[in-house]
Amino acid sequence: MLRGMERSTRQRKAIREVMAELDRPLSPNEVLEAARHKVPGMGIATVYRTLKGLLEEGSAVSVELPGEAPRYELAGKKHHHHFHCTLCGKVFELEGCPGDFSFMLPKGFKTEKHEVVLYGRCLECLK
Amino acid sequence: MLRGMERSTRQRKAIREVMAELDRPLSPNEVLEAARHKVPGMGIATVYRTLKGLLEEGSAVSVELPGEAPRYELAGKKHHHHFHCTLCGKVFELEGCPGDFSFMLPKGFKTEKHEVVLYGRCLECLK
DNA sequence: ATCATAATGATAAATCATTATCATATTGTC
DNA sequence: GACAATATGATAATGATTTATCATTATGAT
Repeated sequence: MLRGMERSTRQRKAIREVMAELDRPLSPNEVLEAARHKVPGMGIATVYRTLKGLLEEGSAVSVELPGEAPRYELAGKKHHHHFHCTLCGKVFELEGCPGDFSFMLPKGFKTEKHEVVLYGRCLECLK
Repeated sequence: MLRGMERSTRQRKAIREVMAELDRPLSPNEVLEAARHKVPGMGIATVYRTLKGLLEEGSAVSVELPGEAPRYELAGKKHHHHFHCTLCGKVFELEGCPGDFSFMLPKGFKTEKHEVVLYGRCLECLK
């Protein structure tokens, strides 16, 4: 049985809201900055504690990109990949997937999953 | 003008050999372990220093995978991606590439490059 | 409103990969 | 072979991220 976090605090509500509203993988600092608009004075420790709780509950997942510290997004999304803007550093969700990478597999290897990351400029950064 | 490392030492020779022989991206510790078979007593600092020198020379490149510290491979290979064995942790080079990911791009975004990582079991680990 | 206790914020501590330091050893030039 | 200078190995220091600590505050059940 999932225990979950026991109390509903302003901080936790703000963090969940921010993750739902921005709808892209966020670093702990991005979460903090956005959540402070709702709860000024929030501390980074609360962000780390809450993210850890959300992961344990299963309501968030971590998103690891090459050479980057983990970001976090709400769980329950369908299979997808990510876009990393090389200018602003934000990460966005992508739809679609080439699906079959088996033609790249050496003989005798078996594949379980894959990751695709696209890099470039996001809409905002191209304006 | 590339300066390069000034002296040819047993350690540097061993590190270059190991990278050429194993022909897959290696972590500094993997380099150390393999190179110690050729030069017992080699220290990890020498591995880091030599890898840094190889990068500056342009004769090695770093390979970043999600959630992992950088690995290093010799430069000059053509466009390729990597396979990460979930059992032994070794990373292998893959041939081939789906090539076109533009169908995944949101409107208004521009892509510059991409990374693909396959995860699964390598030949050795399936035996 | 009271109260037990979980949660918070500030910050110290832990982690882990990488780099700097420095005494000693090695290289390669003469 | 001698010598100046670079390289090495051991390890301390660093930097970045994450976790632990603890006094104080807020939650929610009564």
